[in-house]
Amino acid sequence: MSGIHGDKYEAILDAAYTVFGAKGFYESKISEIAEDAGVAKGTVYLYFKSKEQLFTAVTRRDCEQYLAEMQGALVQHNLAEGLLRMANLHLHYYYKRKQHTQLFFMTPNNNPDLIEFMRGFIRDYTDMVTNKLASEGVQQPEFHAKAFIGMLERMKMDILWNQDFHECDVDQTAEWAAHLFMHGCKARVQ
Amino acid sequence: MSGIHGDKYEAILDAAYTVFGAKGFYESKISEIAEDAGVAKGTVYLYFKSKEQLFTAVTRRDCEQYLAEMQGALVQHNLAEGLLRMANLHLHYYYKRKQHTQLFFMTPNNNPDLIEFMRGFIRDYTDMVTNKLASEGVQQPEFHAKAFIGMLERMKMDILWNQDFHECDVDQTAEWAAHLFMHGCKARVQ
Amino acid sequence: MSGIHGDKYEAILDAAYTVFGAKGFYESKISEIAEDAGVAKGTVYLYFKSKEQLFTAVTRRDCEQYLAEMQGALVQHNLAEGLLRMANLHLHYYYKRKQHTQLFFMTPNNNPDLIEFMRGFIRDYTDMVTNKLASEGVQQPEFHAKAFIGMLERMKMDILWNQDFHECDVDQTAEWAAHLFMHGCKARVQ
Amino acid sequence: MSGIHGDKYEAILDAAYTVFGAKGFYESKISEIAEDAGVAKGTVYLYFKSKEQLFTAVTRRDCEQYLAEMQGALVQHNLAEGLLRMANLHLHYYYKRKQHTQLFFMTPNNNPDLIEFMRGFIRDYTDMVTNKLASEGVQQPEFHAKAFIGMLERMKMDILWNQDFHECDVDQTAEWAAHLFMHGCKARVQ
DNA sequence: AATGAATGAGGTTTCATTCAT
DNA sequence: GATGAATGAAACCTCATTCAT
Repeated sequence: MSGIHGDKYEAILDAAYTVFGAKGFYESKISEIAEDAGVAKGTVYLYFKSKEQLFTAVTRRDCEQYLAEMQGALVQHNLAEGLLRMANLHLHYYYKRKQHTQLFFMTPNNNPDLIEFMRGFIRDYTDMVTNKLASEGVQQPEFHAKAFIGMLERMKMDILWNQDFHECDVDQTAEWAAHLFMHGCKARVQ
Repeated sequence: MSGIHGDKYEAILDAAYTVFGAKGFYESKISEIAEDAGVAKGTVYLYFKSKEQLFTAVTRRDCEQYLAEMQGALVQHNLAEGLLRMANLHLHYYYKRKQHTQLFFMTPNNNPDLIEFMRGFIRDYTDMVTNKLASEGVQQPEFHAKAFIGMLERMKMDILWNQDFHECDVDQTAEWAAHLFMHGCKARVQ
Repeated sequence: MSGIHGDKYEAILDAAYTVFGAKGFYESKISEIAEDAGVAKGTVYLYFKSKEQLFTAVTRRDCEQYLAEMQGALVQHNLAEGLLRMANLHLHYYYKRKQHTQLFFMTPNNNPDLIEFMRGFIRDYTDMVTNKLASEGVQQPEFHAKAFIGMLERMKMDILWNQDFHECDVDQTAEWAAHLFMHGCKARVQ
Repeated sequence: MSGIHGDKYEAILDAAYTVFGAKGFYESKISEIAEDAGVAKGTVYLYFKSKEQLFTAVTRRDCEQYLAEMQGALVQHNLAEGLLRMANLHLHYYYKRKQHTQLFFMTPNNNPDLIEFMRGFIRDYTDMVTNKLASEGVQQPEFHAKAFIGMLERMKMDILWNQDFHECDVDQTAEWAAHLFMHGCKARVQ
């Protein structure tokens, strides 16, 4: 036993992360997840009530881990430094998850639990950035938080889709994003 | 016959737009689309080879219409004005499509045609903005184009999700977005 | 008008002969037959009440033509000569119809009309041979007629299936079959 | 578990044999086979990948059983005795299968696996008889094997179609067939 | 007579979930 | 706890046939 849930719980969650991440919710089969986890199909249902609940659990684990890492990036730095660290973390996080694209796109709809959780995650993330911006005196901090996260999300797409987006490009992109957010594009016009 | 395809073609496309937009690809049933269009199930297959092809056709129509409208927003204006118009168009477009959220999220995966089309659309949109920025002397125009579109996409989310996001808020948001992109957030710090 | 039915009737029958012959009843589509005949789908139903009736008509035409040709082979010849002519006709007939294999195998079942017709055809063919044998003094003429036809049917299979069965082989086979039927296999044993 | 496959496997195969045999491939429904086997529809697909594969499995089992029985009929007998035993076995085999006529006629086409298997079966059967004839000094043994089998196949038709063909008639027919094959029809002419 | 758009019944197949062992 | 055989609902899609033009 490695935790309160037991090894199988983790194995199933890991397998679900892999399979859902590769194929999305609807094209993933419980049988494949079970096989990948090295357990029987029925065992999945001992730990998770349904396919949807399993998906939600996978998402939850990923998002919580993300927020925990992000938390550290923002404290005890000035605005410029904080934004740069945040951008780097955001982009590198998804760079490492290139194989799990579908986790962020092909989610089950009609599932109130998941929808609520995802909105909660987005709200929490936004709040975290909003608070940082507010504490640094930025006006309309919530709008600015959303705008910065939006920029980074679009950069994330490039990372997930372009095979030739390498780790060094990630650093460069993060730097540009933070700079643009701080000074606007006019700064670069002659 | 109102066009080259006939009334039924349009009726099915409209119904598919409604149903796919409300439930996403996987949770939508051809039978429901057919009923909504006022035709028999088999009729859908006279006009579209498969459920996936129908979804692609719906997406294509929406995206092409979008690009056509966007085209007009960018020409013959200076940078500030062009960005503001673009932001307004982007956000108002999706404000009008609040009921069709799922069209943008729950798409079928494993469908090469659709994936290719969507990437083409995103590329075309990005190019359109990139060219505008380049012609106005902005450095790294592609990066800046993506960043601006990313900001707007995040604002779009708020519009789609928040019931209390009203049309007047859209204008305000567009203005802020364009301003932030031009001058950065520092401009608002004391 | 080339006959009492008109050109389209013949065109449909010819197309049906081709398509049914190539794919069998169940895998053939009325739409394909119509296209092959150069008429609209609905036109097929002006001349034939149903797909099954069309198949029956195709079969009937082919069988009647066959019996008519066979009739001539048996009259005014002695037994040996008559059997040889018959064997030749039987095998060459199907040699010419190599492309229409499925007409003889993939027939619709559950169709009383067709079943009755086919049995009638087999009975007529058998009677024709039986009468010849009886008139030449062969005992148990019906059994012998069936046996000879059976031999030839098996040879027909080889013709339909083997790509390297050439026209000259047909003659040889017919000769052997007639000889075997007349004298038995012992005649060839040392 | 009564065998390597389990009871359900056999039950489904038996039910498929019954239903396919009565109605042919195309007119048989998986749901009917499942009901006949006393299992749910989905269970059929646990054991057989598709309807076609199930049909092939049924055919294979029947043919293999047939060849095994036939093997015994031909060994350790002189030619006359061997042919008589073979004719009896051939005809009695199908006499017992009167209810499964459609298994031999209404097979799925366009199925390479099945076509290959059937040709293999016919080849194996022919070879078996050919070898026997060759070992007894009959010239052109392959031709003669095919001819004899052809005769018997035609007799099989009578058995399958005529309700008033009784078991005693089968013996008589086998005897006549073997005699005809050995001595020809001339032996019966005055 | 000829057309072909429209219909809709119906069958194969999948797969999440259950439960007896 | 663990298994995996069994279930059966549900949906896509086909295609013979009809009928208004």
